[in-house]
Amino acid sequence: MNDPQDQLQKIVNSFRQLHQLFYQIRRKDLDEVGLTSIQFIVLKIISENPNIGLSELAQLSYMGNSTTSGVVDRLVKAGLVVRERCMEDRRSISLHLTEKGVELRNLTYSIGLKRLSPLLELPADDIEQLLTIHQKMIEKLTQRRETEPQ
Amino acid sequence: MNDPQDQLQKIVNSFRQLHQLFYQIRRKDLDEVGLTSIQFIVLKIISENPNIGLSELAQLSYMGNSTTSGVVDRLVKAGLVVRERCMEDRRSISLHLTEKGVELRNLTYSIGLKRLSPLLELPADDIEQLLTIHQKMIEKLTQRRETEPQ
DNA sequence: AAATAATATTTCGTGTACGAAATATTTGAG
DNA sequence: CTCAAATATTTCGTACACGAAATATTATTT
Repeated sequence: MNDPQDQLQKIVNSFRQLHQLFYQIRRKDLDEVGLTSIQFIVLKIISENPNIGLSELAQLSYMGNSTTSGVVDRLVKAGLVVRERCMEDRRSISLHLTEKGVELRNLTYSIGLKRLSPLLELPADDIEQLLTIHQKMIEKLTQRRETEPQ
Repeated sequence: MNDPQDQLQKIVNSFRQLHQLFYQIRRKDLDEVGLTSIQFIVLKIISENPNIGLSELAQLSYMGNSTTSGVVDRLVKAGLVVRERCMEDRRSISLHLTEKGVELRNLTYSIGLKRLSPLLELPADDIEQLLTIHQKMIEKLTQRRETEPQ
């Protein structure tokens, strides 16, 4: 009943449920302006890190490079982001928002997470503990991956 | 600095990072047997709920019906699951594992989450609190969605 | 300086993930 | 009994999400 496998399964399940819930709720907020959740995140990161490169953007958004390349592609097509080749290192690219991108970023800053605000009714202690435990989990999972590769 | 929007963003970010980490780690465990994370989950659910229908499976796996239909499709093509029309209600389907599906389920039961086991080094209290807080979050987010639709 | 390795990004193929529309069947209203 | 509403599933189009391979450029080796 209470074997380790079950415990892990519970944790995974809990994360999966919340992740899906977040995704669906955020989608509703952002559908009105024609953005996806990830596009919202990427817009935010680029706005806070002008002239960021693709690999760094991928790291900050926890996506692989190929995924990130596609997301940027759609943002460029939508006229929200400019992709330029870097002069110093012509392998790299340099990303920044267009006028329209800045506008949309400012517009969505306040409404992008509106429907998640019920979470703020939780005791501040709970939220703090949550973030702390998450951090511990990340450490446990990433330490092993560096010392015991493959 | 500490405005509500930032607090929410931190939470979302934390979940996103862990979800991506889980996904990547589980992928490595399961790649050896040719399963994806979701296929593993669906196999587990079907094995525990023989003759389950599609909608119910979708609910238990937190996916939409159309996504679930596709996942089942690939499991059927891989010869792990049987999809039959229900005799009582010919609109519904009834899912169960094949011999091969049962074998793979038993095989992956122990190895499917192996690389997540470092999480069990965390204090039992932390894990318990984590699950409790997650549960509170789910309640906060789903209550609103029932009373304030749209 | 030419071949080679390393780095940054894109492209490709497969598999989630969604909502909307299409299909099939059952249930309900008249 | 018939036609419309409801329910269950699939199909379609778009957008993540990954790794592997391809491409382009820079750095290193010899």
